[in-house]
Amino acid sequence: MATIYQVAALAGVSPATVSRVFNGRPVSDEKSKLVREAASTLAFTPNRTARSLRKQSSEVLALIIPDIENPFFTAMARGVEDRAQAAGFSVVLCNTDDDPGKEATYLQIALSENMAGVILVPASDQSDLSSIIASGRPVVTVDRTTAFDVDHVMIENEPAGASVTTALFDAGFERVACIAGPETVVTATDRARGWRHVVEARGGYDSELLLKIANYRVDGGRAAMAELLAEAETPDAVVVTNNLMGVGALQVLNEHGLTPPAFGVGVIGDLPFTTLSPGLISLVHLPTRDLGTTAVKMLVSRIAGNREPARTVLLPGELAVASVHT
Amino acid sequence: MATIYQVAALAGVSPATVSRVFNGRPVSDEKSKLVREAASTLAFTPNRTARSLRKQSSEVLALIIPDIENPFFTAMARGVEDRAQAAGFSVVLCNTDDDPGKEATYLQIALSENMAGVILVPASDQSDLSSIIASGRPVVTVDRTTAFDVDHVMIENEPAGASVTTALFDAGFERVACIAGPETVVTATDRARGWRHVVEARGGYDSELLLKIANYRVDGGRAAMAELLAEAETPDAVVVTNNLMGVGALQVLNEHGLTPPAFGVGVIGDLPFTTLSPGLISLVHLPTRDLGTTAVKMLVSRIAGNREPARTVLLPGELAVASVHT
DNA sequence: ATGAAAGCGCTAACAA
DNA sequence: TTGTTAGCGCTTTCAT
Repeated sequence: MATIYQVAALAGVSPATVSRVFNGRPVSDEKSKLVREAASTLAFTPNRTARSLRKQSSEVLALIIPDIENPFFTAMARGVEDRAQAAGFSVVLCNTDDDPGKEATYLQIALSENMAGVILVPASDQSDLSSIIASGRPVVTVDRTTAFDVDHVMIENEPAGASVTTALFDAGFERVACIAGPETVVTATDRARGWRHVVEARGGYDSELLLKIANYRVDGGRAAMAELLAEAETPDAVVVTNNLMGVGALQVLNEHGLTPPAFGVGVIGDLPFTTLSPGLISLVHLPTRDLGTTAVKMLVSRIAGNREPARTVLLPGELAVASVHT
Repeated sequence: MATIYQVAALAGVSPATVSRVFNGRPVSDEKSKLVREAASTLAFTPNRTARSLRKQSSEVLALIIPDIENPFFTAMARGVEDRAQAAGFSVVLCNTDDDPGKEATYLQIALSENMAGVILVPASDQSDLSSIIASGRPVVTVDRTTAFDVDHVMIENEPAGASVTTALFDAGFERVACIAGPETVVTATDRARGWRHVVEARGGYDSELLLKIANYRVDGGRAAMAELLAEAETPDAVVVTNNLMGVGALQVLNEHGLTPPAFGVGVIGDLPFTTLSPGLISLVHLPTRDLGTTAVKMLVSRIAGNREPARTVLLPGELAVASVHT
């Protein structure tokens, strides 16, 4: 790899001038041309490590997510990637497995690599952001919140839970159950609250009897659905609060011969790779990609120096009665 | 962020000693203890940017893949992530969209960030690795090959295509079609070749009539399956050469009321989020995660100085007659 | 507009 | 074993 000095020597200018050319600072057309030619014959590219050491900041963003195999997060990552690239940043993808220890490690790495900023889906509401905040590096949390006062972009979870529940009652179902996520994740509890409010208004049964807490993964959805079907008074419909548990619930229903609309199913989140026979279910489409692009937008504004108080952006889900081919 | 000098001052030693402590080089127990205490009170973490500039190499690997939303690649990424982390490396995830231009950009960034090595799923067999090879940075290609002589880890694609085709004939199907991927991707053509050989041996029909080329995505699978069903002499079974096209094909079959085993379906690749009614299809399970871990293993050995000639590792697929709940 | 020179934080010769 | 020092490649004052 050629250095700025070699380019400078070949072009007959100083290293500072070469630097200026590559940073868009004023340089005479004549010298600028010389530098460009020299750079091109030497196949010069600025060394980002050196630049980042000198500037105390790199053109890299950390994206820290719980599960890279969950389509929800990959769609989000896709949004982050696209927008970041457009803004001139690369993205380091870090997988925490919902493990606070791994999360802490990655936050530490983000700091010691001088990364420009962090986009974080917190492993839990207990995630510790104190050191990254103390360092002054901008952080945006996505999809979940913590106790820390940072920018975040969220989905309107309670309305999502309420609207899909309402849709099921409107379709004639009478005992709408709910499979909710872990209690340490606000996203999960908010969606369940939306369901509960509607049940209390329209259900005429004790909502607690038809609420199951599961782990946000396919197996959690399977287990919870199986439990619901084993209840003394079974439900005739279910609201599932995330995509993966939705897959698990649909699998179990299919195994019992209960395909929608024989049994009502409402899922909050998209099911990108399903192969269901065309049956209708209620689905809340979540603007996952927008979650990512919005986060980058906010983060980049902070990197550029924005010092406003922490902002919250709420993105609405979109109710769709749909066949599962989405 | 504290520096090595501040730690040295507090501990009453030289910066070099601090560096030695953090790099496991011999230091007396006494000074070592002083340094550790000082480091801990200052919350010191070595600045990776500076280290990487000095060492001309960082503890970061580039993982360049065509589509972060494809479960095949995310499972692979998961393997890469896990193993890399265990070996002390972080992973930068780069999405190319099968675009050679984006791919070239990311390869360039990997170089100018002094990344320790690159794991690449080439966008096509025309991908240009010359500059990265010239730089001496190790590269491992995964799942696909290029014209360049580098380490690669592949799946045994032709046997995978052959075994799933054989399974369908053995199950009594007589006209087994194939939905293959783009001709610029060896993986796709190899799998199709496996299918063709078996058809020529056992089919008694012109294989070319039942071969469709598609784009490796869900919509490609849908389009190809629809074409096949519109043929004058329709097939009674199909081999689909990747997971996403498999999803598309199954969707179209379901829409036509042709669920397996009424129509034979063999898919090469796993279908992680399907919700099919329990029907039997033939599936070649691919060791996706192993693809990733193996690639890291090879790359790390190169980073450590291994100078053997380029190696090829072949991982076998595993035929499974399975319900789609995998 | 341009050049000289310092320094970002670290590691690795070299000396002691 | 330990300290001194140079320098990785770049950006950025400060002069000119």
